[in-house]
Amino acid sequence: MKSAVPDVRTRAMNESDPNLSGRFALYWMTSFRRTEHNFALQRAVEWATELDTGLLVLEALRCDYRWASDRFHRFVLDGMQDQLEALEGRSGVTYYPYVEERPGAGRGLLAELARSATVVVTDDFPTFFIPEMLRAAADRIAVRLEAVDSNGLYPMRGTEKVYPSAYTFRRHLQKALPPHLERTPDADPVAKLGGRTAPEVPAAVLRQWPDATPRLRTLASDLSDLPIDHGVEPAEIRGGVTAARSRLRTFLDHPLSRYADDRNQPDEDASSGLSPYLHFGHISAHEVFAAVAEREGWTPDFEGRPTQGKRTGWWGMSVPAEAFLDELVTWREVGFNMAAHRPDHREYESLPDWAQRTLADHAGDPRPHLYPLDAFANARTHDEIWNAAQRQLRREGVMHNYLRMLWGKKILEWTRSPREAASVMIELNNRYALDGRDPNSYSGIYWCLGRYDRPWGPERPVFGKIRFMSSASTARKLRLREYLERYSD
DNA sequence: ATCGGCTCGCGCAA
DNA sequence: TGCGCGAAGCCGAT
Repeated sequence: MKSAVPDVRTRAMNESDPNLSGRFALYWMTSFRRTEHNFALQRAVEWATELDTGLLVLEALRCDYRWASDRFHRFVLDGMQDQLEALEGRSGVTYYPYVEERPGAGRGLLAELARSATVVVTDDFPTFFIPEMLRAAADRIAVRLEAVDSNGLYPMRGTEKVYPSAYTFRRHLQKALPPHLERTPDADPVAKLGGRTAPEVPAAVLRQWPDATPRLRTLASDLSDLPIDHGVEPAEIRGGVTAARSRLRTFLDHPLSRYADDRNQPDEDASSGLSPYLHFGHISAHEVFAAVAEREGWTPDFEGRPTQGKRTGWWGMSVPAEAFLDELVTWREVGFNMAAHRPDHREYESLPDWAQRTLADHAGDPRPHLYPLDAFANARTHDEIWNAAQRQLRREGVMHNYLRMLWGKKILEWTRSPREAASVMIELNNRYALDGRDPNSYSGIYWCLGRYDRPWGPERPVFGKIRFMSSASTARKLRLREYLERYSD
């Protein structure tokens, strides 16, 4: 099929052909939870028009995935409400939200729906339970199953190489990204279904797996009936595409101009706050990029720009805009590059050799402060900066980006082994952070243990040559007073 | 306030 | 084969 979605973003997950007698193309939305700027949805629309059917959009929310809690459910449900409103009354498309009530209740839904489908298109996301779920689905589905990468500006499988540093990845992007900037997803892919009839969800399917539409609002405010972790409460920040866009506008209007100077200052509100939305797919990197470019009055022109991996000067935008794009593109997408190519990206053994070597050299060093997981979780350490950062994470589902590094460095220092440090970081990050369970969770966590970094001297206890950070120098360097006050016990 | 040193691996120029 | 350079490090010298 002729497609506007780049081939490098599309993977056939099985050998099957489309079922020409299917009644609809099925888009199984799992990671890019939005109806706009979404290559996967766009691809599903292409199949619908190609095979002359409508499109069914299934957005499912399981209750038995690891770390399922009121916090993440609420965020996803906010998004479902937005999807419902965005697709209501659009021709050719039916939105079918499903919220699983008991573990395993959703089993069989996809396969059953696929029996009536021409093809199934889904989201290609390289970590958490998604890759395993995709493989399992491929075995159970008799029609063509495609996974489409709409994660970032550069396709996560755009190169076979795995980049060991942001610097080398940036240098690669400076050569390889420009053509991809011209291949953006349609802003409103569903528009191409104009004039078509919206498909009906088969009645037998609805009997077993009821449409959650009538319950979405109730669920968003009361999750007590679901078997998920009610101890991790909903965050104050709302999920969904509408909230994501509103945060983007706020960021462009104010903090962006201070981004380069102040993003590391906990007392300033200079960070984008977009990572939860990017994680759940409530906003696309393409849309964020386009908004920044528009604000900067920027059009692509890379003639004569340096391509040596330098952090500034390549885009030809303002200093703060370039600093932000280095986070949004280089740092965000280097994590997708790693996760897409290395199934072991969550494991300690994926650290670079020099890091594992130096940490092993210091395995026997004395560790004067040791805390178990729940002391960390409850912010009961001797260090008030660390405790404040952890309280912010627990309460708000986000942590200030600079303190997030210090937070991890101290967990390394205060656990029995670097392996235990990694597992504590993974547990806390994925349990509490809205942007957890993401390729960049592992980039950030393992950065604290040397990934994407280089050795630093002098060699220190426990850390060895891993870059050391201390609360004392953080307190000296940063404006923190209000932050410590706000997140005091 | 600013600077060099600490230390390793990469990719590119030569 | 050599060289430059790198997420935000720290520390001590100037």
